[in-house]
Amino acid sequence: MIGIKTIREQTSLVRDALKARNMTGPIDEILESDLKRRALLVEVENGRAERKEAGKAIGKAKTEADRNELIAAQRSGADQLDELESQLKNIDSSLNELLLEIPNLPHPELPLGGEESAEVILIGDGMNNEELFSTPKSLDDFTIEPASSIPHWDIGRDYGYIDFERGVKVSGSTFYMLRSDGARMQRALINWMLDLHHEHGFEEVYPPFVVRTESLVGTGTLPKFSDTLFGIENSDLWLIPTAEVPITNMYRDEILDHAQLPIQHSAYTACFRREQFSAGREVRGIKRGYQFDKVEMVVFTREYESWKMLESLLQNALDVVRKLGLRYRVLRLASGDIGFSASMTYDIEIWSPGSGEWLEVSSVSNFTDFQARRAGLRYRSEDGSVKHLHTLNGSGLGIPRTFAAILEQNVLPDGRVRIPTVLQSYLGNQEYLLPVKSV
RNA sequence: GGAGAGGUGGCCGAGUGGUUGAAGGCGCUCGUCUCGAAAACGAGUAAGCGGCGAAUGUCGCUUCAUGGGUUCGAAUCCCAUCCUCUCCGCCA
Repeated sequence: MIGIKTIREQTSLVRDALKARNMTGPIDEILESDLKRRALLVEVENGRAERKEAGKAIGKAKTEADRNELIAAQRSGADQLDELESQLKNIDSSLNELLLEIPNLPHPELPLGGEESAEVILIGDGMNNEELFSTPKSLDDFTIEPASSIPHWDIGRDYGYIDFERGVKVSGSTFYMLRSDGARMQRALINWMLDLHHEHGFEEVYPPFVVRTESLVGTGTLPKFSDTLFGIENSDLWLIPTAEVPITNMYRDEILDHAQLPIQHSAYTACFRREQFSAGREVRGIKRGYQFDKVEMVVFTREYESWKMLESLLQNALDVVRKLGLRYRVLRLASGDIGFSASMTYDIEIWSPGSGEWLEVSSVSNFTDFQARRAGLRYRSEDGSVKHLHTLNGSGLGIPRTFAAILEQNVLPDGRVRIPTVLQSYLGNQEYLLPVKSV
């Protein structure tokens, strides 16, 4: 959340931020509640101070008669205080609910607008032919190429790497099963990515795939986006939509020391999202599903180094794409398109020649202190003061779309798929994924 | 799943209704001592919110797992929830 002090003291900044997101928020209501709350708080505090004094006097009373007299005198004050305290509690919780609805402030340098206003800042093809645009290009500057290869869902089905029908039979629409070299390839991708991040200095974590409500509030997913989550009946537990949730909450309510920072974690998890997508083109193949695998990076930093970390996190994610030899581009999202908790986001998209579209495989964001406020992530700074951390995360990468692009880019006419060099040692030094026809 | 014990400051740990934000110890910081260090000694050492102030500040309130309740007053009594530990049962 953003601090009440920011809303109180820099109201116009907050209003502008909402406008940039093309949203409205209950700012007036918040300011009004805040004013009321503080007035009430002063009354309550005075009442409590009186009660405290009276309590001391009662404790010291010499005779039973004195004591009873003092208690009688205190009784009416206690009733009044009760009433004020319950009013305060109500206003506190409603103010808190309102604050949880306010998104993070987008970075002022973001392009204004929605999805269509994203800027293309980089485009490349594997380790070669990378082009960095010193002046970002608009999406309109590029024409979408038509599909130029067999789509991965056909490759997967025809050569036995992906069994869609059996996945649907067992678990329903959008679920699939990977088989043989398809399943082995996914495992290789996960292992290789984790190893690469390890080389980049990330500490690997294996978190729970199920979290409590408070953890989802911490990252900003709840209370607003409950309809995109899978909740577990008869419990306070939810399936995680991303490893970001358990990892970001690791240090909840702790005060870290500045010398520990930055902390960089990587993790593999399955991710579960109940997204509302229309059947057909959108969900064709393994581009979108209720369950997908992802390797995620999460970073905790001091506030003065988070923007620098955003760039290095982007480079780490790009390293994965480059080493796999994929064609990719990097977008800087516009103010109206970044996520609720983010202040700035880069998307890495890879080219899917089979479906003729760019697929997002990584979203790299700086959340500034927004999640840290919600989750109580703090550190003791060099000068001894306690400050909120900044959190960042980025996928490194989403597995199914990466796999899909590899299938489409590397498939041979006989159904074999050339394995990117970096992955071969993870697959027993095989050079090709080998089709299975007996399905 | 059954039986029991327990959750107090960065850590250990006292405290069973009234000057307890909380004894004592450890750790940490500063000082004395020392050529320096150790030891010893002395002092300090929570966070959140709010009032006042231009400000170093200062005053107040809250917090003893969490949420309710009893009471003039709760770390202390009652209820619920969460978590930890021990024993038994079950189990990949």
